[in-house]
Amino acid sequence: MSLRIYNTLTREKDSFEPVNPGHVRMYVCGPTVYDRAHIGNARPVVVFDTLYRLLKHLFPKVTYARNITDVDDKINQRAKETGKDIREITEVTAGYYHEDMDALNALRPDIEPRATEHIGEMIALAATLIEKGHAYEAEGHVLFSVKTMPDYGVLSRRSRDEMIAGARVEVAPYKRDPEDFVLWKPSADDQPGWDSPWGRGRPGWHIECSAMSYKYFGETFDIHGGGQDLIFPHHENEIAQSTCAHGHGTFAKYWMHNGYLMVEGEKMSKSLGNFFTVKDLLEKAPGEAIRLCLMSTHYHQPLNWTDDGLRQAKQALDKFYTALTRVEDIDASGVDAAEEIKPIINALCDDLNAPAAIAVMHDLVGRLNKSEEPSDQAVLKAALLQGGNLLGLLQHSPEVWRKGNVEQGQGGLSDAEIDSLIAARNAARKNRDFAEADRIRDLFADNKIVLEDGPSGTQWRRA
RNA sequence: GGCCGGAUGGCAGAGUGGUGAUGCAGCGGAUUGCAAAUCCGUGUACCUCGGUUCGAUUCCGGGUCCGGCCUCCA
Repeated sequence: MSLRIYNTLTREKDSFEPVNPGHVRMYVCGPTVYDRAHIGNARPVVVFDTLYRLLKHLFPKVTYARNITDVDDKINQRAKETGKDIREITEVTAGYYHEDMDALNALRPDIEPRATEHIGEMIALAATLIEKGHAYEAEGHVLFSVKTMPDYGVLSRRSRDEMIAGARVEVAPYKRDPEDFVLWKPSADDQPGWDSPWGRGRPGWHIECSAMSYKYFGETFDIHGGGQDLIFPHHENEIAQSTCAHGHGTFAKYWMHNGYLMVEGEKMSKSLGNFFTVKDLLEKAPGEAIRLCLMSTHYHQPLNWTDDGLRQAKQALDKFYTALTRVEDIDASGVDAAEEIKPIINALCDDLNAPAAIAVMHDLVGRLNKSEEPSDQAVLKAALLQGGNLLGLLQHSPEVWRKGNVEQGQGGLSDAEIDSLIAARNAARKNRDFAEADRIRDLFADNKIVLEDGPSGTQWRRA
């Protein structure tokens, strides 16, 4: 089975042929660490984590790089507002980011370069661009000269004329042409800055990804990803910087962009009161449910975030884990389930069609629930777990999931109290004292605990 | 104004030139002391108008509506 991915560069589903089949390299734009990640930030993380998992399944070696932008005017502003040290803000926020993304079962990238640790590389890149006539210095700024690059606009499919005509921001006086963008800018004394051939200053935003991807991946690599909002100007400018600096027509071979996230049908914004951080949502649902919800819509489509969608994702996972509980004694380790997970891999290979892959998971669960033969159960259980690993789902033990110990904490009745109440209820049932049995069950319901009576005894889970 | 996406059953959401995924909700049944969980059965969906075709939700064109981007904003 071969991987096909929608390439923003060609606007077509291209078959994926790595630059070096022995080593696939993927770079994804990471967070600017000035505040907690919101649910819109989480979407690309989950999308590219799923791709990373698939690539690791398909290729012998995969390196995934995702930067941390820790020099940025938003950070400076946050420092000014709070009186906190910039370094403290970026460190704490990066830590939150890791916590939140870990909760979504996102694997950490292999490389997580920080902008502030690559200032030298950025200065070198800007200097090369000046040397090659693609950039110029003006009043302490270094600007990229867009007109020196005939191909500018290949990714976003914009012409220079359009960009100039559409420009609605006042053009800075030091720019030769209105479409030129900043590679380096001067810093005031109270702003973070580094010494450079153009005086003390700091890098523009776009140059960091060009400099860091070059350092770790060289001139050409396989996949560059991010949100659709990054296509222009960020990724367009990365292409300009990198290809002009290296005199090489190909920078990233495949560009992948995930669609936007809406909340209850509207754009997410603080003023509309529909702005959620991942942390907020983790109070309401386990991270895995948030992840499944994000994966339920194809990555290329706009995603409408709703409470009902999150509820449904949680419910689907409850069903999966309940099915696994029933076959807890079946040993699925080392069982060959290749045939059963093939449809999942095929779905993911078709431009990461996660919704179709999830449908296969539902089919597996249905068949597992019906199966009687231990050998069938072992294969189906193995398929479910292996499919879960590919999708970043079913990463908890069924016991832990069902008993509500995933991120939510417990509260209410302790496990020991629950066990003794269940024993009391079963004694009452045996004596056909159903009023007492139902009273105990109502008590459980009040504590958001659901009982499931089966032939082999009573199971419980937290709703 | 320019450019780019999208429009599928009550809801969410894949996919396809002709035997109409999947999930949730609903309805009927099995099971259960009653439930829960699970299983079985059940739904004449593809914005509109033209065109191509033996046949279009799927391809092409017009329209309507929705969303996004347009230089430092995920």
